[in-house]
Amino acid sequence: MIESTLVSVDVLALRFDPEARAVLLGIAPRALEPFAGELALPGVLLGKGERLRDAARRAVTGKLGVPEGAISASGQLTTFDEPSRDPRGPTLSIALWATVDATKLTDDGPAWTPLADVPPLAFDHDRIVRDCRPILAGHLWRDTAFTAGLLGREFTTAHALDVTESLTGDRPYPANLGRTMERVPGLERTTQHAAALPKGGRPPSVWRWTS
Amino acid sequence: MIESTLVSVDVLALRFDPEARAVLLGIAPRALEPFAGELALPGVLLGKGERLRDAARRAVTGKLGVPEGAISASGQLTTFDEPSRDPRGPTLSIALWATVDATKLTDDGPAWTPLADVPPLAFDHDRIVRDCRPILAGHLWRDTAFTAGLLGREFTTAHALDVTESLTGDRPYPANLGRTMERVPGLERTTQHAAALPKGGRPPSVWRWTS
DNA sequence: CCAAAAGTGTTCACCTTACACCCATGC
DNA sequence: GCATGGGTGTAAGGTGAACACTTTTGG
Repeated sequence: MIESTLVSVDVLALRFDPEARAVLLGIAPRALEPFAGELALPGVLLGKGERLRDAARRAVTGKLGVPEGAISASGQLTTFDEPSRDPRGPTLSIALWATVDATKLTDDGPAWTPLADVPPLAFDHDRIVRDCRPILAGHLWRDTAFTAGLLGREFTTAHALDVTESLTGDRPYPANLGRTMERVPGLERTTQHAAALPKGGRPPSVWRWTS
Repeated sequence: MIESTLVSVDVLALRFDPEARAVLLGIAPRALEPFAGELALPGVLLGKGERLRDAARRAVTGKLGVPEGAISASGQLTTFDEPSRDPRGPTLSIALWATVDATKLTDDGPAWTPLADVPPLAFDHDRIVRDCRPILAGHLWRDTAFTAGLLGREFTTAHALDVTESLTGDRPYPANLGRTMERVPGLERTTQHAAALPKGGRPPSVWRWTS
């Protein structure tokens, strides 16, 4: 019989920080060898019979110290299978995304780094982040769970602009993004307007999911 | 330490049959329990340190009896993680596609069934096929390895029409498909024309990859 | 009033879909 | 000639990007 490969689940834990006006990626220094002390994506070995989502939750709560209830959604990205990606031996890595609700975070949190500017990471995690960014960008506005997980039940056009810029790398015109959002099923522009930014400017519309 | 899950690789082996004018899916009766005798996708357990592509080759050659050299390309689809999908115990299934060059097939081959009309399969393989069909359709014309693997180095507009219909479920207008193909990088319309079909009709253009 | 930032309206380019019509073959 | 089926041309509708101009805020 063939000996089986180990499977790890590595998570791109994302949260939107309205202060920083950017999507942040959760990373944590590794506690153990290899790469002890170096920054890495939160990851765990998949347990027997464990679902990928559950392993992702376990990674995010365990390695990032995020409370269970703060994880708002998760989903699959791709699988990385280079046999040499882990010096301990061949390990498959299944990448998932998970969105974290910032309002439910405890303060002693881990390192959150702008997705657009991630420091060098352990293993092949740089590559994972690089390969997965376009996939994440493709989920925006198309995958409701992902979008709502990042932006929350209610958000402003300004937030949407910041999230889009973080994921795709460039900032759309507010006018065009508004029209894009009007075509997103389950999303509607409310009649409310948020407070303007400290620097002034017209207060943005508030958007809400209809579910 | 956590006991690891088993990983299997299940393959959607595809080939285009110009006679049948359809994309065919390779399936084979299972030799062993569970589901012995029932039809299933070719699949193997992933060996330690084995790459997904290599496991896919192994599944296609071993379970379908397709010669090694007939596999023209392969790639990743998605992962299925229901713990109950295999009665022997929790097994992860990573689905891959592989394209098979029909000209290199030995005749004693396995069952090839039209992708548009697959009989009931063992395990959750019906679901795998159902979930993966749209992903395959999305690869057409966008993923060169996939498209060239299916259609070969040289093919006619008529073949392209048949393949598109098999994958997406409806047949495009020849005119529009021709214009789509002209925009595919690395693909060009030659000045040649193939022989017409037995029933007559205008002979279609021949297309060729420029690489 | 000025700067900042979102919203409205409009235009242009492009892509997709659809179809009428033309052409090349087998019978 | 007739049926078959791909190719050419062309027009309508939708999508996206770009931008001038307006509106609403802070200072």
